[in-house]
Amino acid sequence: MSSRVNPIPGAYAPEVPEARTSYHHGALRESLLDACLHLIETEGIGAVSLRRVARDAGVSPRAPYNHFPDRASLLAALSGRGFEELARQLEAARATADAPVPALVALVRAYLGFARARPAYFSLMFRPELSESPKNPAGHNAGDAAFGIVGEVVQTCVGGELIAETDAAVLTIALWGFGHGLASLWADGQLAKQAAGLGRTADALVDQTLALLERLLGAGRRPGPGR
Amino acid sequence: MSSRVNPIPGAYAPEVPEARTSYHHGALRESLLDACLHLIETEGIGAVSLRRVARDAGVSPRAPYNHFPDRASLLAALSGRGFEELARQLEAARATADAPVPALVALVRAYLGFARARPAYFSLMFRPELSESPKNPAGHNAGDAAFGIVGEVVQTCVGGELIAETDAAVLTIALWGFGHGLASLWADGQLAKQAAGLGRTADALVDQTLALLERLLGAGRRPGPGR
DNA sequence: TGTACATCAGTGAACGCGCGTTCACTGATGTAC
DNA sequence: TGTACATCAGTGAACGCGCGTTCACTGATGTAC
Repeated sequence: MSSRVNPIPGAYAPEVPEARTSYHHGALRESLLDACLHLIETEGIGAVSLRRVARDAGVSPRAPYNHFPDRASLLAALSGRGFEELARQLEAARATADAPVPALVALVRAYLGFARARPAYFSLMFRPELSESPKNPAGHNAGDAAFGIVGEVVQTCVGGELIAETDAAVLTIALWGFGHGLASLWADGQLAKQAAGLGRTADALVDQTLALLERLLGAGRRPGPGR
Repeated sequence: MSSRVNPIPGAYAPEVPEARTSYHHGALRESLLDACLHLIETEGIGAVSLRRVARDAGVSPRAPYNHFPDRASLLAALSGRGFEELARQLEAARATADAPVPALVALVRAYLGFARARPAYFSLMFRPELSESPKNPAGHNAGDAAFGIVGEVVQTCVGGELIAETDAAVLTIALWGFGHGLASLWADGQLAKQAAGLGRTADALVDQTLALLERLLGAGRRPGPGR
């Protein structure tokens, strides 16, 4: 019932040093990950150091080493958490749609929504130094799971002849690329910049671009079962 | 005629300290930019420090300050060079195509080619801390120029009723997003990773995805002049 | 053609800083008997 | 229910390091007369 309890999922409640009454923190691992995410959100990845994260979590510089072997492991764990969150949101989007083709659009929309709502996660997750490192198999698996959801829905569309495309792998990559590109440009502020030059807002452009995608996928419906 | 002369444009010839005979370097600014690009290519942006770049260019730690006020300015200048290079390649792609719609595909192809051939530039150019900073108006202008080329070709297609889409701004953003996403995933190694799971190579997938784009744009041709 | 002098483009030492990580230690907690 | 002891999860000082940047200086080059 404390006023410090924050019901918004994933929101960061900054650590107030006095708030800790016991010598043991209790949930330091999670607090460190939260503090790290918050730090990336507010000051960028460049500001992330183990010492700084520890300081923000209200703990001594040595404390994080009880939970992470080194700095890279902290970032890898956070990236893994991001992929899990993304996979959850994609799964929810798929569950909400009532047919495969709308589900495809809903997936792209969810992907964009994730990048918009959690740019810190998004920018962290696709860092090559993290995604290429063998340090976090959990993160790799979560990433593959997220990608797999898109692949499955595409497969359903292609297999059920609901769209004109016949190569599921190519369509999966195309959709992923499309969503990822918009998401990156949006998260990095590029979209807002060019939108201003076009006399639009970034949000409106994204909406209209998704509508275009919807039309393209809808227009691709095959005429009949016997080709 | 020295064997150290390297005719490949943009290729990096590592500085050999003994090679400098005069006290003055002669082209230190360019050498620093080259060394920085090379460093990003081989060790990532994390490895870039002013001291390291100076060392790689065979010069004292103080020397770069004669050409750049600080570290951020060096990176901003390099990013600007990257955007100029990208704009040149887009311009060349447009000039090669013999009609507006093929030119659109050629632009996306060139964008992807740039990201593939120069991942260091690509990853640097879209860093938010650079693109949002007012430090390098030249870089901003070059970026706008690159984006403008795509916008112009789209405008020609839409204005000439060569494709089904009627909203040039939306199509421009959609194409840019598509190309940018594929390019990012390719440059970051994500594409290769997922391609392996699909039993393909990243290169083949990109080619096939571009073919899909070509089909989509071609299929969008409007039936006649009077609608 | 010389010469004085300003300016350019380097050197090398030094500053203070925050970093990742390690050391030795300690308070709190869990468990066997 | 007590008690001895192991283990867990912290503290705080210290290490060596590379960094960005500044200082005072110097060799090379350009220019006015």
